[in-house]
Amino acid sequence: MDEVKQLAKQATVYVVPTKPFSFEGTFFKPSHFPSKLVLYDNGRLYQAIEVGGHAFGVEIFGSSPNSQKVGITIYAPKAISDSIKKAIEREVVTRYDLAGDIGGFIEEYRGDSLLAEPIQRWGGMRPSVAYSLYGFLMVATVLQNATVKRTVQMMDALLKQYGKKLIFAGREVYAIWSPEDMEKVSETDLRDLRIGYRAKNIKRISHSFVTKQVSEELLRSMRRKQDIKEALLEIYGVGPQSVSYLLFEAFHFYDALDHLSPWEGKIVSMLLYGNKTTSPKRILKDVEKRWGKWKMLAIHYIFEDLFWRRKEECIPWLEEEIRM
DNA sequence: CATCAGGGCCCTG
DNA sequence: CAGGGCCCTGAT
Repeated sequence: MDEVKQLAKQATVYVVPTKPFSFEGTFFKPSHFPSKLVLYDNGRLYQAIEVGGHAFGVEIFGSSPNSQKVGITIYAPKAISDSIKKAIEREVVTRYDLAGDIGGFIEEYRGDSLLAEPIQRWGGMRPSVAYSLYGFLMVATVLQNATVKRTVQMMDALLKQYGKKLIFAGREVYAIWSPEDMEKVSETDLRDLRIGYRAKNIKRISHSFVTKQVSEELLRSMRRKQDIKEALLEIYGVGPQSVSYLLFEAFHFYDALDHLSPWEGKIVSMLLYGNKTTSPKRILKDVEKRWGKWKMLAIHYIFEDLFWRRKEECIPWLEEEIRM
């Protein structure tokens, strides 16, 4: 519990993302739930990445204000091999969609009344997720049926007990436990962390990873959105809400929007129609017509821009929908 | 103090 | 396919 590891700098690699690209838009998501798994500080992102059963510290930065290169500094207890470096680089490229092709979207909608400003500020932003599939599902599990505050509390309790604290570059972030670690933990012990019925889901999801019934590798190799969706829905404790986040953020389907949760529905409704009451069904139809194959990316640009603005100015109707 | 719904999902009818 | 129940907490 509260296993701590001090890591030292071992290597820096660089990748060149496809254009157009926005570093901050891609690596910092104001709308994402805050956790000790990721730290964005002074234009740099700190997180753990697990490769070959080991957790490495990773620091990601834009190499210079105008260069489009992304630097990845890797921290570890001892020197690392080229294959580890490659694997971590690949993981960053995949999780942050650095090889994605969104040029068509920017071209087509830079004049769109709702997208012009977000594109001006964030043009080149990618849908991205800091976590592995397993990590994402753990987060999604504590997000269920809870307010953000309680979610943070549950995640902190879990990380304190089962996570690995990594110290590198003068910062601290946690690496999530592995599915195998969770196999050794009893449901009762988990429940003692006050996470309620979610204990069962965590156990079952972990087990399906250990038995290879679920494999991130395999899912990533699938081409069709529908196939991935069906495979994800088979996982116990994973429903339409988590899957729709995953299809967009982790699997980068820019049109992955056929489901709107009530709280998101209200926010999108307000942005599109100036009221909170338009039905999700109507919204989905209009969004399809307006942005077609880019519809979820469009919503993401508008959404992140809104959350970013929230830091600058007070948006009362939004505060009502975000219960911290 | 009691009641209730929450940034879902499963299960039942 | 609609709706109750789930753990626990903070808001009322």
